[in-house]
Amino acid sequence: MRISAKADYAVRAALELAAAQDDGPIKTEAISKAQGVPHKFLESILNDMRRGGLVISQRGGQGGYRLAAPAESITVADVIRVVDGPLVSVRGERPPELTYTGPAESLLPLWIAVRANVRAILSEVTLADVAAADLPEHIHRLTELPEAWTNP
Amino acid sequence: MRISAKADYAVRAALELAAAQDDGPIKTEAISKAQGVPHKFLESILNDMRRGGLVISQRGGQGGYRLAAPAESITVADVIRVVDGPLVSVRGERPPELTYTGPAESLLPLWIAVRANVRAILSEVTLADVAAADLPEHIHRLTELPEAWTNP
DNA sequence: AGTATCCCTATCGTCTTGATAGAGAATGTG
DNA sequence: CACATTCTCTATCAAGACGATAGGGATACT
Repeated sequence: MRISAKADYAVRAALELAAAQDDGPIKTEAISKAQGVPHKFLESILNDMRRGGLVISQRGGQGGYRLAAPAESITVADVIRVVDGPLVSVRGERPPELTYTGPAESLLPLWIAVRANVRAILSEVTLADVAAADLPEHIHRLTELPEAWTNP
Repeated sequence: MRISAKADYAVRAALELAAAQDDGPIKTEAISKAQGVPHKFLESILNDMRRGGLVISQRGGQGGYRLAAPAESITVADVIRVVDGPLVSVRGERPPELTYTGPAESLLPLWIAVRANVRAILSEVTLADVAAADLPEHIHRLTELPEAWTNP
């Protein structure tokens, strides 16, 4: 299960915008430096977010980007979907599009369960939550078990 | 969050082997036909699983592959890790290897929570569970909400 | 007018997925 | 023993996605 560089960069850029919500537009270059993301790559990501209606752009001096809605109303899942398509995909398809036969028949409900558990995190957390370092309680609890931080 | 074709195919092949655990070795060709997986691609996947100690191969007539351990003791996560590396990765790295700064600092605990929730499914379900279409109760419950089956 | 910034297109290298081919090693059967 | 079968390994090829870089065009502020 891989989260793409594009998704990671997009969320980080969105968080920078969330943190500066009331300070006017932020330049690509400023986000790129703050988060260590390749400048031109970030530019195309912000463009995707603009086309997806997540951010608003402003050209010219004092231009840049700002969120199109309050950070409290945008979830991390919203950002990932705009730049990467479906939140969870198997072989490039969404789980409901898959068909399995024989002993693999119950693989479909398994992927559905995985997706439900991923949604339970990413669709419940907003940009404001992350930017304020204040995750919802039931999610914060998942990070408190030491084994959550270790690789198997 | 993408599950690769390789991982999907590997689990399906492992399920075919689980279902025929006591019938002697199964040929690549038989699995390929039963699951509709490209023959030569499957060959390299089974090879990865052999090198990972998950299956045992047998050459010659009446040869093929069989599981190296009881299906009850192999989880879906075991299979995915052998063919694809870490269960969850961000930009190709495991979450604990990542460092975030500024308003993105709480992104790390968020990815950790996602990984914990994915593990809670894939490390808890064995090949025997899926092959018998009998998922553990707490996982089966996730698939019973109708909204788990719909795309947003 | 001039400068800053977004916007668009093109290009490049790598990885993934998938197909195909061929030679070598091991095993069971006649 | 000879042979057919099947895994094993290597190699190549091609389309597509992913990650990243470069240059020039359009727009808006000063």
